Amino acid sequence: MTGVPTTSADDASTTRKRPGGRSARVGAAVLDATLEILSEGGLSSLTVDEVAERADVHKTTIYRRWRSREGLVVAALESQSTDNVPVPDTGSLRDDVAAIARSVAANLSSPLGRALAQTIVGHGDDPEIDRITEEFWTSRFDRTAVVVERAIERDELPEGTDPRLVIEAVVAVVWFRSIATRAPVDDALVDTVVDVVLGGFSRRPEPSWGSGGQH
Amino acid sequence: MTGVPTTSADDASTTRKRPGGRSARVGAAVLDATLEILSEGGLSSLTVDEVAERADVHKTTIYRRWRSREGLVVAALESQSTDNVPVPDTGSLRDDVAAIARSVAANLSSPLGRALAQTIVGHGDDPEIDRITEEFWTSRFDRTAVVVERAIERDELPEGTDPRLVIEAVVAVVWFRSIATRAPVDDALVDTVVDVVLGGFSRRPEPSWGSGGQH
Amino acid sequence: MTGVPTTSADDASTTRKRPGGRSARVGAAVLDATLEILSEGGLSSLTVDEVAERADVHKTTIYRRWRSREGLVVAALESQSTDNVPVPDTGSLRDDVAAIARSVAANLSSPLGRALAQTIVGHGDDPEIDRITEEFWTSRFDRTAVVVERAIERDELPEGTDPRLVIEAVVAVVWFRSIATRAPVDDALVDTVVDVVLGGFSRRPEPSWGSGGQH
Amino acid sequence: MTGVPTTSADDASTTRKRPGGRSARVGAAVLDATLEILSEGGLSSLTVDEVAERADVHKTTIYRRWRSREGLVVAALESQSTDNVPVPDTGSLRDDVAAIARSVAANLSSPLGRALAQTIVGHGDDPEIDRITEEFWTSRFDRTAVVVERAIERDELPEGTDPRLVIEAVVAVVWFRSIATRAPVDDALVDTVVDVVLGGFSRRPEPSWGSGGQH
DNA sequence: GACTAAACGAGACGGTACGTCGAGTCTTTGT
DNA sequence: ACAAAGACTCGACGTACCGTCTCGTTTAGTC
Repeated sequence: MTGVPTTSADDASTTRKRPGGRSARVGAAVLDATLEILSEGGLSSLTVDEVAERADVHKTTIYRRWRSREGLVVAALESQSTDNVPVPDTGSLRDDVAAIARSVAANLSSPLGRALAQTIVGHGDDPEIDRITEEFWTSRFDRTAVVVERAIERDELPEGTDPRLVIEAVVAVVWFRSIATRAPVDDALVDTVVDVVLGGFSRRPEPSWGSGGQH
Repeated sequence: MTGVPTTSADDASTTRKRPGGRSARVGAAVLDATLEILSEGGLSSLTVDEVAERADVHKTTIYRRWRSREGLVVAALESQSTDNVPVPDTGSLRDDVAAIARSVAANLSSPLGRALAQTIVGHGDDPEIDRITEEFWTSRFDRTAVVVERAIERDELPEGTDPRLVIEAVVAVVWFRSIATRAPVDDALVDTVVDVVLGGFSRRPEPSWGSGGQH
Repeated sequence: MTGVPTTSADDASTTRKRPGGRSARVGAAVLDATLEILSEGGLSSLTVDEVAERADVHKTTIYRRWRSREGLVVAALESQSTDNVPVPDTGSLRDDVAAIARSVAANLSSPLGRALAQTIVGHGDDPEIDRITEEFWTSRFDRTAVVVERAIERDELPEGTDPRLVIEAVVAVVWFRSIATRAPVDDALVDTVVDVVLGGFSRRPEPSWGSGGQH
Repeated sequence: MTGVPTTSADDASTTRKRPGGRSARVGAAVLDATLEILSEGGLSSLTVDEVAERADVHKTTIYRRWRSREGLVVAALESQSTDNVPVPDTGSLRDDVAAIARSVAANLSSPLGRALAQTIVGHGDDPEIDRITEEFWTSRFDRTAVVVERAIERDELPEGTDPRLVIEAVVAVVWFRSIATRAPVDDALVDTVVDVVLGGFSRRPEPSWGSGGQH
């Protein structure tokens, strides 16, 4: 994708944990099968039985490792989503942010991305999912925050700007369109949104504008 | 519910055929039961059998009217969500938009709101849901667009501003936080976001800023 | 078997209950399949899934009707064992009792008989099985008691003889051999046992024999 | 128990090979745990995993020693049942037989006894269980036969009486009631049965009674 | 006292069957 | 004739327990 690759220590991913162990092989096979099915038919098409079959592993084994279907999905999603966040560094805030936005858009247009979104949205009560949801976003925003920090250093944005909020405001629109509205997210939209948001932030220090006094 | 009623044919919406007919009563009971369950336990806790029981109607009857569980949910959600969109008119764009955002936030924090969100998010393939999703958003944005149009008239925003995009940019953040990130959406956040977005739009006419031309 | 048939209203057994109902057909099919499997491989070879398959009925349907595997077995066994108790009337107590004993022996040597025995023996705690166990034996002994009563009338046995005990003493040996000891139960044995037991009962009124008084 | 001890060659049985060896300790612990569980919840409540846990031994170890769950149960039952057969010698046949019957009754009313019965009854095909079943009964009847032989010597029973059959006829009723009918086996019943059976045997030499000729 | 083979510990796995849930459809029956 | 009621089909879930496999570690008996 962008020229800035992630740390990428993933080539040995399938046999990583304990190179010779059966457990490791089994675990990897299951996770792989899960991701495969997810990629093909989305979350709703995933059944534990089929994962078992594809991974050539018994169903009970899956349940021994992951408490439930959801747990499995979460684990699978987690296993592949941790490190593929590109953190661009083009020298321009706008381009960096736009790159991030486009990456998010691309992700959300894939079945895997939708599966992730559905998993997050679908379970408002499960504490486990709450936890990984938070971890997921924290990790993502923490990593991408640099882009904004660099911009502040370059004086593209006023000091004191909340880095996370900048990213969030842009990403939110992408999410919203992809997930809620289901409208296409094209480059033009991304550009526009980036302009608006960055424009908004760049003049934020002086919020003495509008009808603030009426409150 | 708007101030322009049709002449004394008010109950006709849900009970079209014959105002007191059994069909109407049954339909209403089912929809009510659906909403009730949705309010209590969210989408995942809703089963057709329980709806049938609560509505004191046989399951077959439900399936005769609505093709599937989702269809029922959609109908129920539709039946109550059409008119509760506040279209504020405070005289200030910021306040109007903030009011809309807060309303969306409130909605999304209720089980019913989450149920709607889950329904929309959870079904990327079902054309029926696609359709009502589009209708839902179109209706909502069409109605709230006035707020922006009035602002343009008042010169608070440059002419040519896309009304929908203004609302969307703000609402997206609320959605994102509520649904994706699950972070709380408080007044301060809403204010900040409104400021940023409106700030961004108010200077948008002169995009001769940054590297826009390179795209 | 013996020339004295039971009431035998069983030819229409498979479609008995309500001649046209689907439920009746399903129930009968399931029970038949159960008995079939039981006859082939005994209790341990019976799985609900296979019953479902053979009866061409879905597993859930079976579970809806009978709470568990055991319940199904009990019902099946019950459905065919109620009326096949021969109540001979040869005019001679010895022959009558011997006929009963042989019938029991024959039954216990069939897989179905063993299945019944195993079911009864295997569940010492289940109240449901307790109940049907009692019903089963009560019905059986009540019906066969006539044989003894007739003998009392014919003065073959002293008045006051407990009919059930007479039968039980003989049947017990057959059971014991078939089930516990697994020794063959041939005609000679039956004759001997019948002689002993009947001999014992015929002189029982005067128990002034042996060391009874020492108790 | 009764004053008539068994041959008592038992202390070395569980710890045979080498009195202090690990294997011996493990074996004993497993068997003890098995009996313990059997005593508490009967055969159906016994799982190999729990035996392993209680014996503080790994499941694999159990399977290394005993081929299967049944094998384990059989071994456990065998290990404790060899020697608790009382062989009374009161000087009176009736009392001796009654004592045996009561001992059997007592045994069958304990979970362990039922477990044995269930094991024997439940497996009509397993040759291994067939074998131990036979051994079990042979041993028991051989030992108790003395009682009858002594009675024959004392002229309480005619010569030529089959010792085993005498015992069997009485024990069968106890078994039948305990296991099949599940009726209580009280002293009165035992007395009655003993009377009947002994009465029957004592006059057996002249079987020229009843309808023998009709065959 | 070191050495080797047997037995054990540990942990997961394969496999069979159980019983359950909920969606959606079909059949019988009552009106 | 039609719709309510009830039972049924179908697909999946999650669980229990059995028996097995692999590998590392201990222990008992031998030289």
